[in-house]
Amino acid sequence: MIRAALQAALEQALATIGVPAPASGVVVEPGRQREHGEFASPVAMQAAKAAGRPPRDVAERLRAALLADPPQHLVDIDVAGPGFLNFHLAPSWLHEVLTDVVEQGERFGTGTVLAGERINLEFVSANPTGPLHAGGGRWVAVGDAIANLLAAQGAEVHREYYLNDAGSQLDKFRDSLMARYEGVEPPEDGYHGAYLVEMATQLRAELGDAVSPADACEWGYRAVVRELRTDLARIGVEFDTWFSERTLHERGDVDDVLRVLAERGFTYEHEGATWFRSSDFGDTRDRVLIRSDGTTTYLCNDLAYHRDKLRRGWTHLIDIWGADHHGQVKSVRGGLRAVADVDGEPEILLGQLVKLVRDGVEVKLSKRAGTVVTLADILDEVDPDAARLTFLMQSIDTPLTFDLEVVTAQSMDNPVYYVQMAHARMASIGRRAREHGVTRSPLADVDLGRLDHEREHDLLRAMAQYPDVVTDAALTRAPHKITGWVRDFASRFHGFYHDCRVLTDDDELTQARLWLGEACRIVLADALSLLGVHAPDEMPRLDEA
RNA sequence: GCGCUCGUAGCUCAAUGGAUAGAGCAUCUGACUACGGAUCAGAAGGUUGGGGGUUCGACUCCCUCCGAGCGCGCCA
Repeated sequence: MIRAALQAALEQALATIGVPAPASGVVVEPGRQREHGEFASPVAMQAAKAAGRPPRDVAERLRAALLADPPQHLVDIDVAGPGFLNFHLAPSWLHEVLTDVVEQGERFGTGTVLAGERINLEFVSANPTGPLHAGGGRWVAVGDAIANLLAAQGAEVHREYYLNDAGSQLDKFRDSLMARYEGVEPPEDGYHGAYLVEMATQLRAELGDAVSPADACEWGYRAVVRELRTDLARIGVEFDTWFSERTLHERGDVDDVLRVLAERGFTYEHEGATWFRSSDFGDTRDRVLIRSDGTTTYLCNDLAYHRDKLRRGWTHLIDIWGADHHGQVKSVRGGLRAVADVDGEPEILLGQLVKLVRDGVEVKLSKRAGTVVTLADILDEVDPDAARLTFLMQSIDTPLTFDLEVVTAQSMDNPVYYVQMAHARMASIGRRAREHGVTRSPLADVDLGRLDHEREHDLLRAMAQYPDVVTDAALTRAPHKITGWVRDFASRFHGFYHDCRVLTDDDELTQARLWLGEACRIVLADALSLLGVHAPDEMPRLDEA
């Protein structure tokens, strides 16, 4: 790509003038203002100190060296401001972008920076004690999109769901289900959601009037997991592995982790419990591994779980957690370092929580309270694409307000329709062309020089940036950057569509624009697929509603 | 009190350490006998919470103060 070519040429030019490249690397970035050229580099300012010369002087010498043997498409270089190098390119560089897109198709947005990595991505992992709540939908959408991004950079990615099918929460679930079964209120600290009432009725219908608590628990747990899978399928997410916590206990993995930690001197006894020296690993305090009643804590089991992921051959672990669990980061990472000798694992992404608003008031999302809004409730009201894009609109560092009025009742304002409409238009142009008996000539025969409208150049520039955006989004685990690109690209396309008619009497121009539209469609469809959002060829007509 | 994450336009949010901090919504003003108007163009809107520091250059990195959310259990 042209940016890499300019980068290489700059490195060569630095060598030619005998100035060392800055340690941080040679930066070439798209020009922000049009007068700054197509690309710009601040390298002369960075290298000025080492060169012992003023930045503008270094810049001038670089300019001369570059223009002596200019890379393809480069027509001129400005030295501007404190010492920026601004690269001016011939429009031919944009034609090459179009050709690349058409030739590479969906490979256009892919890269290889994560090639060879085997990444295990764990997300959602909500307790199997009830349906997924609406806020959990954020991690469904974010996790799946991050998985897509990592895979687009060449990583082997495994989507994993950790099922806490053992422990105290399941006991509470059992007791709450049995209470409903017997027609009484669940315990104070149990689950009070209405779904357990329905579930108890179903339980009686299927297993009769004399079900044991253990059987009820198993039956209920399986029903909940079935429902989780159904909800996830509705929003289009499938996990490669549903990992059962029970296997860790049954295989003795939990005991083994305790044995290793004790051997290495990371545990001690205190007040009848066994503690992990978490504070040796930067934690604010030590943590309990075995309670005085002999049961193991969530942390203890989680260490066995993460070690198991490593043993299964994943070279990099990523967990997505709600920010309310941030207090556990140090103990899990420290514990894994202690027991498995790996540093920096797992990479834990903390996401701010979702605030759900209905009728202008915040709805508290708690499975234990009665007032739970589930992901299924959301999907009853809004289509999965709208839900997904809403969840992928913002950085996970920001609390997200999911306003049901905005996403459902006023759904026409949802950006997903704006974006999908752009794709539908791209497809519709192709349909209209076929109806008129116009077919695209081979790209090699088309004069792309006819694409000289500023709208057309804007589209091609955005396409040129797309691979870099994908790489950046993958490395920073930030799918919202794709959403941002998609919205910007859709906007540019609507502008183009408004100002430039594709099907005209001018055959050459029509051909060039048909190919431009097709390239846009290819890239937009690819970006939407990274987000898990459909790219429809047509939309329901609003005016017929 | 301690810890983590944040603080950007009226609102919701963007911005690999780069030049004049950008979008959407809301407000105001324009453009349709259309390759789909779920569209487009324009205006207005800012001391990036305050103050120091590092740097040629800071919304971005460091320190400090103020404010917000979350966590600080032998729950998960």
